[in-house]
Amino acid sequence: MGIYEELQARGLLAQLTDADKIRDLINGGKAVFYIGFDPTADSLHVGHFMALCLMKRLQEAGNKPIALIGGGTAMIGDPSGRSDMRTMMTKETIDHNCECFKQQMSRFIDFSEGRALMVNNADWLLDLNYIEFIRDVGPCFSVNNMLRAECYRQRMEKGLSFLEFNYMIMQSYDFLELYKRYGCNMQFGGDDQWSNMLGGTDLIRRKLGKDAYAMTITLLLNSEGKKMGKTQKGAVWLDPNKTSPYEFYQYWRNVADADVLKCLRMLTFLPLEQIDEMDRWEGSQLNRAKEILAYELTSLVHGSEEAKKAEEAAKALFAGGGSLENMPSSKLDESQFTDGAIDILGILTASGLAASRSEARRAVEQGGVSVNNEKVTDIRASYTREEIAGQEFIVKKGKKSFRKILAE
RNA sequence: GGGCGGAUUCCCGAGCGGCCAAAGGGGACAGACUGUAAAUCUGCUGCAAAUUGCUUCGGUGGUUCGAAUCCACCUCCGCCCA
Repeated sequence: MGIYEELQARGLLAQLTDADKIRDLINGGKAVFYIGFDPTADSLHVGHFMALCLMKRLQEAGNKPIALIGGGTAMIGDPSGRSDMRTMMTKETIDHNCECFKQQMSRFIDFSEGRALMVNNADWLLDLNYIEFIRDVGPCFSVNNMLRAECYRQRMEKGLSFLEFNYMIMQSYDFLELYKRYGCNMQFGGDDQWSNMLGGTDLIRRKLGKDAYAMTITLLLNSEGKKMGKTQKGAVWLDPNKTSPYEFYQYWRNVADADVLKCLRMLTFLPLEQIDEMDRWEGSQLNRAKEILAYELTSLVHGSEEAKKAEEAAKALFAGGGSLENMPSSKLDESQFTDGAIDILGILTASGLAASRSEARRAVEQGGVSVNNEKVTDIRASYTREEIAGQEFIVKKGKKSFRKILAE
């Protein structure tokens, strides 16, 4: 089974410009492919993770990946899948984000000895001369066609600025540039990138008369049709400082039944036979599959050490037993105590379990808060520093949020 | 450039001088039931020293005892005309 067949079996392939050609290229290890990442935040998130996995799989099959960081395109802002205009980012923010991306990517992809490349499109986009550029590539784009593209059509009612309208042209130009510089013959990306990618293959054909290919991977949607990797707090980040390994683990431990197998196939590197085996599991047995999913992904992103810790903490909290050592904790400092004591609302807000005292108050009033497994019923309950420091002090809000409280 | 319409709390969306911290729905959070799942039911959803006080309805000024509601200017968006 070639890599192409494997990707197919994992349900990763969405749209391809030329299936046969692409199969030959990637199975033969002859593809030089790129995936673009726009630095819109200072950390990669789960959506990027899929793309990185794809890169890794293809690299292992002998193909050469180019990670393109969109330091230039981020100045424009991709309207795809957006119902409103993105806020404009400053050059400084973008540069900072680029740096963060670089570091995170090196964890997944082997960039040594030219086995993979990392480039930034700011290098060629930022210094373009408008008139020259527009005379060069402008004739190759039909506005009529562009307006037919799904990503723009969605915006026809809500409004689309000329700035954003240019995004597709920039991305297409990237592909052309990479083709010329590195012989890049293929582009991969999320399914929402399809029209932007076609713009690129088209441009290469018109400008150079050469063939290039594009392929999109399935967007990871949950059974309700929403993008996965988002929580009410925002994206699930790969940066441990933005989403702790424990939270990351919990995110996957909590996926819906209907989504476990899909996630295992699409995101993990477990052999397909093993996943097919799990496919036969039912009911509460699926909990085992979720544990495996959570462990595997945490291990990929944060290392096996952190994955084990997260798993142990989860077991200690939910199943009883196990070590409490690794559970998420918060430290209270001097200033948070008044006369050597702190009330329960203060603990909840200081530890981040509640966003405000009002919210904390509600949680207590509704019977959702407990300390060391004893329900707190009085919103005025208060604890001294000695009480907190002298024992394991575990605060629980709701069913799934725990925090170990430490005091200086 | 001209005309018309619009901007409300996390989102959608009512409100059109006091009875408004602002209907309804969605989402989130908490409770019951469960398998750390889904579905269902209940509560709850600006902040706080909490039967009270404070800050909110695109922005800035104004009218008024009193403004999300009226007026002026500005910003952004949609539609129509050029």
